Amino acid sequence: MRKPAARIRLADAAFVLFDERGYERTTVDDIAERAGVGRTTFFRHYRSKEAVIFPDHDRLLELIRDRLATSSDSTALVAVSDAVRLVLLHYIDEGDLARRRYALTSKVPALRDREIASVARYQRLFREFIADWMGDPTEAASLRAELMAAAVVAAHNHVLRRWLRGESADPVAEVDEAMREVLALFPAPQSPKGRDDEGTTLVAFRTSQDLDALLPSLRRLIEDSR
Amino acid sequence: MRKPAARIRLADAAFVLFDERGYERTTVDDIAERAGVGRTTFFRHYRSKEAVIFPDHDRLLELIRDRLATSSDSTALVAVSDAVRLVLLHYIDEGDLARRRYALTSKVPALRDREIASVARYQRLFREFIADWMGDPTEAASLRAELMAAAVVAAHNHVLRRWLRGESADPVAEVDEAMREVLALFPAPQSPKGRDDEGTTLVAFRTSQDLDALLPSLRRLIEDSR
DNA sequence: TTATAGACGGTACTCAGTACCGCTCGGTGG
DNA sequence: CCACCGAGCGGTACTGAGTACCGTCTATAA
Repeated sequence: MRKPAARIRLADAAFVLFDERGYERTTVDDIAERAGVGRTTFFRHYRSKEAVIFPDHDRLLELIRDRLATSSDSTALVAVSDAVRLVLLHYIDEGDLARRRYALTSKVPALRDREIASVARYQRLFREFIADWMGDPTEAASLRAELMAAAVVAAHNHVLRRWLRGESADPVAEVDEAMREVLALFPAPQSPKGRDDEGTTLVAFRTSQDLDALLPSLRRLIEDSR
Repeated sequence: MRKPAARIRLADAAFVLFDERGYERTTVDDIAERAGVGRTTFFRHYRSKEAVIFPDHDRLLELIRDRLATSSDSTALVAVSDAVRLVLLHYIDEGDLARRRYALTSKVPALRDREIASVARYQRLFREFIADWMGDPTEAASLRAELMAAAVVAAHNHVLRRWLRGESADPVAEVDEAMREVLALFPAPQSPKGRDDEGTTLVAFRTSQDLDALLPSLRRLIEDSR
């Protein structure tokens, strides 16, 4: 092991200084000096001042991509859930670091925007994957892929932020539950081939009536819509 | 009318130069010079180089906020749909300008990120409004508000981008249809008082099986979930 | 020992954004 | 007619992020 120490020292120095003086009032020179390296070295390790806070978004993107890539038609939704869980676990592994980053992104608009932009890249990945999986090139399917990806990412962020705020004891269970809820929102996987315009379509509703009391009108509806 | 000409001339100059040389290769000095004003004047009219592309996101935010504010409990979802339509109409009014902006944001990552950050602010507005409307402070409700807001915004963006790409002849009709689809995803407004945990709950699905073939499993599901 | 590649530090530059100052023009009241 | 005043503008100078380039040091291989 040669000396990847500089990279770590820079990140440490950055977080400490951001805590002490705030983000804007800390210059790259300050960080480099505190880490005991030159300014040039900072930019060798991190593309920008913001990047020192989000070191491995690219790696996370690859993680998602890889997990989604290894899935068949029938396991697509499982892959989505897995990928989401993977991302969550990544943050949990970071532990306190993730929480310090959250404290920063909550206060500094520039960092918040950067975080949001990163999330949008995850969402894009999911959207493309889901659209591809649905195979259906129609406008309706395209919209549904968009909605699904948005919901998946929103659910993840919701649980993640709860954990970051210390409001969740078992975030993995929560995200699994949230994903079930999200996927339940959307019509089932729909048989890949032989789309059935025949058959039976039900709409969702909730009623206090008994099922048997509903059956006649149900049959009438189905009959009418054929 | 005094002379708001400078502001417009600056925007025009910016778009022309961005088209000609690209965004990064155009400096604020270039824009100011072409508009025939000083560099200082540019920053008097626009907070940043990026802002010249997105002049009125703040106004749009106010537009949404206002529309949402003037709604009762029973018209909340209508207000959401209206607000979304308002935003879409704003872009449509811009016409060619919106399309030029789209061309830029498609090419320049920095501008794309900025756009995404703005959209996130809309989404936040919707999320807070929906959560407030639901009134329910439980975690499940909070998640549902998050999902709904994400879906609403995703639907809007989907239709907007279609129109920007020239793929939609009647974007207003499309966004109305998309909003109906989004709102249909989520359980009905739920009766304010006397929630019925009794009764019958159906989930939405589509199948090629006949209704009669499904009835046994349906009854079993209902029985199990009581 | 020499050669080479990689990591580093330093200098100098561009450009976005901020702070400040001083000018001019178009009223307005005396 | 004049003195005043505030708004809009241009210019200068500064900070700080990010880039380009160059010379140096060191470890490892030949």
